[in-house]
Amino acid sequence: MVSIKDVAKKAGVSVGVVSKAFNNYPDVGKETRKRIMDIAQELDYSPNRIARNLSSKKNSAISLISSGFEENDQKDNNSFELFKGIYFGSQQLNLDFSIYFTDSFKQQEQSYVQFCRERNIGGAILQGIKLDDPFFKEMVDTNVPCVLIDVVMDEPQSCVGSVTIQNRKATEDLTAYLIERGHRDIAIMAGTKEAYVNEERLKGVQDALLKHGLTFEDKMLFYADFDDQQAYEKAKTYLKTHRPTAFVCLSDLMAYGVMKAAQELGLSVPEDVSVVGFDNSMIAGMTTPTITTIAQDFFEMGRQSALLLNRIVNGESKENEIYLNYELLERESVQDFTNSDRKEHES
Amino acid sequence: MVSIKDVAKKAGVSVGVVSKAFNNYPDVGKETRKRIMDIAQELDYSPNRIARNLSSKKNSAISLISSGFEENDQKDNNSFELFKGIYFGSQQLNLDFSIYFTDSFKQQEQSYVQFCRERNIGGAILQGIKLDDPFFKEMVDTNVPCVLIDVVMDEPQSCVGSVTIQNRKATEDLTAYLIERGHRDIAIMAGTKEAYVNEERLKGVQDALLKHGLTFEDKMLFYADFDDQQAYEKAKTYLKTHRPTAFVCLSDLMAYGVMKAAQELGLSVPEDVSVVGFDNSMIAGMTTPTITTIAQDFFEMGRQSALLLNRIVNGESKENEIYLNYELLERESVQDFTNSDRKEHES
DNA sequence: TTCCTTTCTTATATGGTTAAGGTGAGAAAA
DNA sequence: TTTTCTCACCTTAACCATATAAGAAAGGAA
Repeated sequence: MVSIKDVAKKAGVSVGVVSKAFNNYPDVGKETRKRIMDIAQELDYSPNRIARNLSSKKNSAISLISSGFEENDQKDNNSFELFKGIYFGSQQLNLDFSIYFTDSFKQQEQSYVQFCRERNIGGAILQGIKLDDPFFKEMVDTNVPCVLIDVVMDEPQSCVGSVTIQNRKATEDLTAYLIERGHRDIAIMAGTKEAYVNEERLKGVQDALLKHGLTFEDKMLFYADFDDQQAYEKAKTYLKTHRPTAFVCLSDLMAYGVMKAAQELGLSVPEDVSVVGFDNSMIAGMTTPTITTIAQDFFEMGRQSALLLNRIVNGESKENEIYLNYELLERESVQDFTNSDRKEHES
Repeated sequence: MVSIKDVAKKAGVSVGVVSKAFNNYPDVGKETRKRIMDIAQELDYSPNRIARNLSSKKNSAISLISSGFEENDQKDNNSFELFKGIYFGSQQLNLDFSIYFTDSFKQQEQSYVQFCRERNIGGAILQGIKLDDPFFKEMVDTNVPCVLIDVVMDEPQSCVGSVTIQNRKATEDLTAYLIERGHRDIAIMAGTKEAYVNEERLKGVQDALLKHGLTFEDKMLFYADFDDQQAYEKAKTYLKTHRPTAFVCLSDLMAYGVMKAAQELGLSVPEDVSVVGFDNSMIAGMTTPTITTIAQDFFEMGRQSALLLNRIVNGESKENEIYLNYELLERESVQDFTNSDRKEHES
């Protein structure tokens, strides 16, 4: 492997000069600099970032620590969009981007600080951590800068940022959308209890129900781990004995599961039962019928988190919490019981 | 940041002993070792892998270099399964796993060796490289061990491995499956010309056509870049003036696009036109109708590639090319014109 | 002669590994 | 009993690929 030494030797200078040449130090002769650069090109040399980071104690990388990605909620391509966004943001900042994986179990064996130090991670974007994960608890005590995707801390921390949407408000809108269209008997298909977004989204549904004078009943709430199969099974069981007019699903994948259950029982969506999802995953536009959902921009979420992390690391961040916009995407999976009234109203 | 020095100081020994303790050297006293480990635990210390790799000149990581992942063919979750598999394999080997991204453009700016040296990559799994990518050309000359996903070299290289399925044979089976069911007028929706799998899969379709005495005509071949939208558009245009009985699509996503085009034109799938896909992406089981396709195990592909890379790096590899099994998954998107005959035959 | 620039070298640092050398205690040999 | 050997255990120093502060040499200007 060609190293800085080889370049130095060939250029007839010490390694220090080569290093300086690459770091734009002023005390390198113009001709020497050119010679060094030419030789570097010739030898196909470029400085080793790893050694560079080690030596300079700076860090020129955006790291994503993705937790629990082997679980079901990753069946969609949302994470991929997020990756892309972070990649794009890193490019903008001229930083390297790498992804590391962990899971709830591994987190018990190795602490967050250890994980970061082993890999020279000066700051990280964290995705997929649950509220009861060790990393989440440790984060506050350590001062490794980080940005949380879709999790917001109770108390703001100087070195912890968040990028998310107003999940609570979004499901409130979504539920209100159903209520405004005449739905009164609404079942809820929730995800994983330990997920922050699940908590928030659930609160939002309750907010809407209460605001419209409806009651929230536990027997209409199901947890399906953000998994289509589980949602399918729970919905099927429930639909055999009950007939809600709508299902609020806290992810599109679960919405798909619910629709499948309904359709297999001979129910039409949305005529017999309406279904709404969340995320605007790719599948939401591919099912029959297509799913009305909350669209969030995962790419932008990734990009923003890269930029925010960079600001936090450099101590430039003013606002550590970024809320992105979302949009209620009307598609085909909701029945409007007030259809005629509305049409009259519109005309 | 706590380093080996802090542990050494607190334990009252030199850094060398601490290092040796962590690397299971025999010349460390039993009591000293215990003391060091206790202190390490207390200080939340674990060795920095980066510095370790730098110093020992070994490498304890499996790296995935993913190219062109911002393009359309990543809309599905196949890559995710692959990631999971590599992660799993790395865990088995007790190695770290990280992903790096690049694209065709970036590859022109920085050579493969440079990319690897900058990141201390001793060996990499390469995904998504095209036949005309710079990295692909450079790989042969350099001796950085690597494993290619879904690409096989013309001439075997000692430090280049491959993990894939028999793509050519698979599409031959798939096409034969259609022909056996009475299809004669078969259109082909291909992906990206520069992709190795596209080449192979296309050859397989031709193989089947020729073997069954059918001719391969260019006007029935379309390239849609593995993208559903492009496939949709090209299929729609074609279907307005032609009526093939079947479409062989070289990916499920494109199959979805073709089905959508057909359905919008009032054609039923599979009654009016049959469609087959490739990959068994998640969506293939979610569409209406579900898509008959070639199922491949991306998780296993990832796992195997991690194991193979490890063998190549350690010089233990006997066979550098691994072909995984695939399966023709019969679902709902194909019409059997010989249905009645077959039924009689079966009974 | 002194001082200042410019341009280089040297030395030390990063966080570790590892070969080679040193120390002291107990055992074997003289 | 003294000397030598052995062995367990530790330290030292060089190394990985780089950064950077501090020092030094050469040349020109004041």
